[in-house]
Amino acid sequence: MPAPTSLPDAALDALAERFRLLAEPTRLRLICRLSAGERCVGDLADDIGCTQANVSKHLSLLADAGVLRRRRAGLNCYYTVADASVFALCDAAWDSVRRHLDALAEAVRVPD
Amino acid sequence: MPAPTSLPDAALDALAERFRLLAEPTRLRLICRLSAGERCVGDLADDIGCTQANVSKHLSLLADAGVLRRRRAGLNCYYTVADASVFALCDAAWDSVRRHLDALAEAVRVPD
DNA sequence: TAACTAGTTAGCTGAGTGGTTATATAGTTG
DNA sequence: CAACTATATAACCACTCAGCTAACTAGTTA
Repeated sequence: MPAPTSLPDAALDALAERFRLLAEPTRLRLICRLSAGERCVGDLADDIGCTQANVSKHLSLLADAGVLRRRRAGLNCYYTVADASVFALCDAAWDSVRRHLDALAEAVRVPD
Repeated sequence: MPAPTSLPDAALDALAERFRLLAEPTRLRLICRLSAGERCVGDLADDIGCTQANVSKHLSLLADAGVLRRRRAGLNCYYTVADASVFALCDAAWDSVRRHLDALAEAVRVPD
């Protein structure tokens, strides 16, 4: 049986916090954009159609959590994915979503 | 580059919703308890020290999302993990947490 | 039938947070 | 120096939601 079984409450809190970090469409969108390489805040804001302040806040959150890395260069601030394993995590979650959708479809399927 | 890069916005919303489902300590605690086998609502409530109403709500959420399966037996209602891949997802997230903690420790480490 | 029990659901409240605008902080350029 | 630009931060609003209590539903047992 995998790890979750034996995790103490404090660990579960940390785990939940990790999931919560990724439980925001805007943050996922940012991570997606950054999968192609580093980008600065303003470009990302234009890209996803949010205010610069909002994007800055999300990027800071992700950086503080160790998912992104920040690099200053003059006036600009470039962000990059620091922990590429976040992609694997997203893939796994996406598989879970698809499995659920498949199960729903199967339940509705007309037997021939 | 993994899937997230190419996911459309609607998919990212679904992905975020999936993460949000797991972004609650109480729900994670329930999943942990259920990793040992099926349990009924009242037992789980006693176990984690929440009201039965609250536990019932969380269990329903998880069941609707396809993570748990519900089985009625008389007055009792037993829940089981329906999609065991949730454990792999938790493991992956837990690794991510540990990587971050290691990085923090490394940043503070005194070079000898 | 009535009394009891397990679960669900409804309604409420307070805490947390995503998004906004406005302001502050750096860094650049004239 | 002043003017300008890119980020970050502060203050605020609106919304979501975990948890509670109370009421309701359904199954059991007498």
